[in-house]
Amino acid sequence: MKIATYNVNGIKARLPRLLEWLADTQPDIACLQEIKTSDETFPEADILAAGYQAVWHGQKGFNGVAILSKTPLSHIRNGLDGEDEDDHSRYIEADVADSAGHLIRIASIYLPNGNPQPGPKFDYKLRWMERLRAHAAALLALEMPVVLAGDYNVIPTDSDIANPAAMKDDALMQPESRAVFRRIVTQGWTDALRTIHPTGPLWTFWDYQAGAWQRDAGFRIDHLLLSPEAADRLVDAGVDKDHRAREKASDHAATWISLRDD
DNA sequence: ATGCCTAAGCCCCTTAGA
Repeated sequence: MKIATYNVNGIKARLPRLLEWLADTQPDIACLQEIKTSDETFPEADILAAGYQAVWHGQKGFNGVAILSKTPLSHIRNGLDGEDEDDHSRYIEADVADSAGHLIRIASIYLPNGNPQPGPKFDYKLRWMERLRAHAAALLALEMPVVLAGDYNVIPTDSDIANPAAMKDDALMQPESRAVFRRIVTQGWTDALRTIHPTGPLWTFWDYQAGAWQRDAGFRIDHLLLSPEAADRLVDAGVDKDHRAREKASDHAATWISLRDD
């Protein structure tokens, strides 16, 4: 089965492009971020017409996450524990059944950007990452296939960006951000994209500005982390770059994995 | 040192993004 993550940068502005991508690439599950819509205005009818069920956790104007699936979804939770006053919609989790009827746990994650740093937005990013780390540990203890997919807003290493010097002060590649990401991964998660493509350029985001796409000046911030039970079934992974080149594209490309049937 | 683009709401400017 194919599981993708796609920061759409506005589901209303991106709807034709999103529907085209779903039809072209046929993911079984699609985790979306930055849907930038309230719960009431989520375009459920269009998603259903495209053959997908959905659960979503929206917010007016910015943030917002969703999970689409060709088969029924069982909604588990919105949000992470640990900060009651946090009203950003950045986390949703659901179960889906694979072809053998076994459950797979899926999370769609929109981790805070954290710029500018230092400052309160960066502090919020690090706190949010700690909350994710705590929840990820609990998910590992389930000993089931789990896929934590989304826009992590973390460039894990200097090999994950075309021009590290240009971004050296950016929240996406600070040592503190990288350290928490690494602490999450070393709990026992597998970074699916780097497992299939260990070296070389592997970008999932190209800025709209300064001709970044044309210069291929991108970086890798969209990640799929797999529990051991999911990693055992990993057969392929990639980035849907061609859709990034089209008119009215998101600044992110969809990033996907393929899992063997259980 | 700054803006470079884009989306959305506060809607013709501002906020947020990365």
